[in-house]
Amino acid sequence: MNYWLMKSEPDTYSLETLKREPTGVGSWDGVRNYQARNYLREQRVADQVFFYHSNCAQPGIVGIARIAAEARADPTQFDPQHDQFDPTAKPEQPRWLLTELAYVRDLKRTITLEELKRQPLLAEFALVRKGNRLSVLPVAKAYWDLILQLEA
DNA sequence: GCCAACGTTGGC
DNA sequence: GCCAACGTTGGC
Repeated sequence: MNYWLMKSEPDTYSLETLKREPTGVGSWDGVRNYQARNYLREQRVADQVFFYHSNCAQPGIVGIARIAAEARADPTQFDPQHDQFDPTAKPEQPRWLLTELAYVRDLKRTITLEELKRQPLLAEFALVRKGNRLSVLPVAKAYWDLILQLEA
């Protein structure tokens, strides 16, 4: 079992959106960064995910999801109408992937980025390192447990 | 809206 | 292969 943190702008796709998906799962599409894509490729069904809201009034971890389906081609790369259309991607050799997420639960409260930055034990966690921009990143089990302890 | 940090592109 | 220019992310 592996642990991840995935960022989304709540105006675009929030935890609430995932919670309300009629199918019970949401496609994590639109990733157009190679390192983030490579992490998607490593995700396995039942892996746990911190759902992080970015680019909003209170950036932070708002809930937990789990991986419901492993990586497959992201269809938005082939759709000229889509913002994330990639004219260089070929259906016979897809460049971009998506995974499916299932809602697990809301945290009792948002664990803000500001709070995470204040934790000395999280100083090496990629999320709080300067200049981190990855939208999908692995979370060491020790960090996962520590962050969950902040919730109570 | 600003801008630092970082990734990508493309000329050479 | 270098690196300047440009685009994007995302906190503030």
